[in-house]
Amino acid sequence: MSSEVGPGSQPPTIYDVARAAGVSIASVSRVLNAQGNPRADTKDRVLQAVAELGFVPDGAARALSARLKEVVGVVVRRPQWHETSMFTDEDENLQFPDMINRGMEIVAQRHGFDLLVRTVDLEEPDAGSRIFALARKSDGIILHDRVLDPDQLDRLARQLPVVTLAGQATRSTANVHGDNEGGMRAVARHLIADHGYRTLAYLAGHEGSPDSLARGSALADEASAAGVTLLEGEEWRGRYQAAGGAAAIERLIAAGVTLPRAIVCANDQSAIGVLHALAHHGIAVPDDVAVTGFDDIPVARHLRPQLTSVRQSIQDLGATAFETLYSMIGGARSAVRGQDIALPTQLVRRQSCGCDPQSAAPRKAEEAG
Amino acid sequence: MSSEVGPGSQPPTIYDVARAAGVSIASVSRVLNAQGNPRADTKDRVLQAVAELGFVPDGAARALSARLKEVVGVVVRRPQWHETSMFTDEDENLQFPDMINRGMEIVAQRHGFDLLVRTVDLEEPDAGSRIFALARKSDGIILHDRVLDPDQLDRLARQLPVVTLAGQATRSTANVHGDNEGGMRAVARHLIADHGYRTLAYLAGHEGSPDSLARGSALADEASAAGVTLLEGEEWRGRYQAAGGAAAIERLIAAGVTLPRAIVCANDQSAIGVLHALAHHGIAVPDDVAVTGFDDIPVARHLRPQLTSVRQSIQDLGATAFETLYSMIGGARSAVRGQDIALPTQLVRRQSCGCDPQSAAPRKAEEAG
DNA sequence: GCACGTCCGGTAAGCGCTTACTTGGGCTGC
DNA sequence: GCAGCCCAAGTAAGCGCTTACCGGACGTGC
Repeated sequence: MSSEVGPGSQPPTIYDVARAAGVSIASVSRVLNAQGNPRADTKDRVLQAVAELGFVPDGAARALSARLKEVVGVVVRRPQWHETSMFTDEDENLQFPDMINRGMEIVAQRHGFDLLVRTVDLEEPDAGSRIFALARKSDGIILHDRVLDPDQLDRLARQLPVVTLAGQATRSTANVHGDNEGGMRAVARHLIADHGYRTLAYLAGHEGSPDSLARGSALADEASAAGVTLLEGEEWRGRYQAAGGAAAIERLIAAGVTLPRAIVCANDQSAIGVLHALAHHGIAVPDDVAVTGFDDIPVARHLRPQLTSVRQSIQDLGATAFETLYSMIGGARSAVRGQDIALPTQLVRRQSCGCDPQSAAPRKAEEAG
Repeated sequence: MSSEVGPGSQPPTIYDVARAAGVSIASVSRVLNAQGNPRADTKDRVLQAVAELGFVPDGAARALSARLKEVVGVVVRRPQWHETSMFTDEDENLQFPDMINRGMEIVAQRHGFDLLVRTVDLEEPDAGSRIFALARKSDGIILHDRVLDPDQLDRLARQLPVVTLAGQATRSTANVHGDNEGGMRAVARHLIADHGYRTLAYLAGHEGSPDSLARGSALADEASAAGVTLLEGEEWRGRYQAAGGAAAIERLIAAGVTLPRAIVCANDQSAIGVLHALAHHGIAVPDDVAVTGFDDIPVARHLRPQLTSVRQSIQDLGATAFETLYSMIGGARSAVRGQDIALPTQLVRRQSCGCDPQSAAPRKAEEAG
């Protein structure tokens, strides 16, 4: 059977091209990489042979020889499964990291790089070694939201460039994050000054998350500056997830706690959970309790009421992380190493804070009802 | 400065390990890959050296030598930007492919593989060549929803194993998709037999999408079998996107078309757009017009009303695609090549079809109002 | 005690590229 | 007209692994 189907014909190598063009493999390589000054006719013959054979250089060989894989590893933290709930199988938090990755990918593409994406379960014992394995397939690593302890991070950074997202810069790594403080202060001022709310609560994210901490302390600052009551603490923790947010509210209500006038959530996902739990108990948002999120993920505007949130250009986060890593790979390491890069954020007023659906104008609390 | 920071210390090679353990590089390789029967003490010394140096083999070198990269390329179609609308920046369709990828990744991980994910814009001129470049960095390729024309697909499949999602199997490629026909027949029967609706419309997906076609014809079959009116055609096309679904409804209303009793959407994303457009015109769902989706993406249950849809185990789609590709890479190519694999689907009754919010029990149309 | 079989582990040949070094043909300049 | 240059193109080394092959140490059977 000559009409062979499927991978039986190995892809052509540079030797095949050289033979077809009647030149040496070095010439082929030079033409393809625009090195030296190949004579016009040499160049033509090579290019024609390449086109005829459909030659594309093998990535592994190229990587080994050129010491550049044109691949960056991306490590995303996989949320652990929680108690069975209506959110169980929804892959919480999926959207946010994925949009960041999208941003990276768009920029990476411009530099001819690809992304090797791996999710790790923090509970899993050898998460660290799996990240190191990824590293050996890549030219650099981008770590989402704290997936490695400081020791291992340092060991990793000693071997190749590392950029973290929503972490903190170290001597050997750069970090990229949204302007948490600015965004949260805007939320706080809006709720306090524009709407006149006097009791707030902060529904925190993961324990120890730098983002959650920064957002929380900015809110606390504004609240105390305005003499407003702020509820927070272990019982106010949503872990960035809808199920977590809903569970927290359920527990609080079950405990008979009087809810504050506004609940400020560490991110949109947990705000979604809060909205559900409140709706479940017949508590009106924003009339009884206002709710705000953070991140402005796409679904935020599809909720009822539409969620007031803080927009970070999520894709920019990814794009900036990649660009930073790229410059480190390029060699200008010391220039950006240790840098902490904050990207601007912007308050997006919708309905859940109490603003008017149409004009998004604030309504003072006392005007309502 | 001895306290060197950052990538200055190259990662250790197998030579370093061999030297430290006092053996040859071949022995190191054998221990690491469990080849031959190394003597216990040889093995111990190697393993200790590996641990001390933190050695992990370089991916490129391993790939070149072993002819296995342990990487599979995944190509996702990037939605083109549409007219400015409230959906413009929301990265339509992002969730669905991403969940499929997640399914792949979980299985890939068990085999030590990683995913190299690349999105392509179909408009872009060299989409094909970019996919071929990806191919040379991978051991096999998984193509989402028709990103390559048949000629190129064939050429690609000649070089390495290829699996498509929601496409169609060819002599040289396998295909994985949800059971569109079964799912859609269930929707149709539910709307017609349980709810008693007599006029339906089918809001199609991309032109030529095998999924959209299969769903449409299953619906048409059931409709004609029941003697029910089915509206479809160019003006009923949502292109799988919220913006597309909303725009279609807007155009139909503007044209003064009388809406059917139920709109069956080719996927959930476009159903979201339809819900928005209907709400915008004060048309009640499901009381005036019922709406159904397909895919059962996570947000489907967060909508008001909650969206009735057809669940496919999205992650299974990805997992199955990977397993299929993996067996092709393994060598048992001819076994699965050309196979078309359909995964089960299941109707999920929620509110948007007219079922009762609590019990999800169908209410006959005449009972409403 | 010698021939042979077994089994570890070392040596070296690639895998398919990039690139430093070398060769040689055609110019220039005196 | 010949030495000296310049530059295109070929030769070969090497990237860090895997593995075929081979050599040597030991054990067995007669």
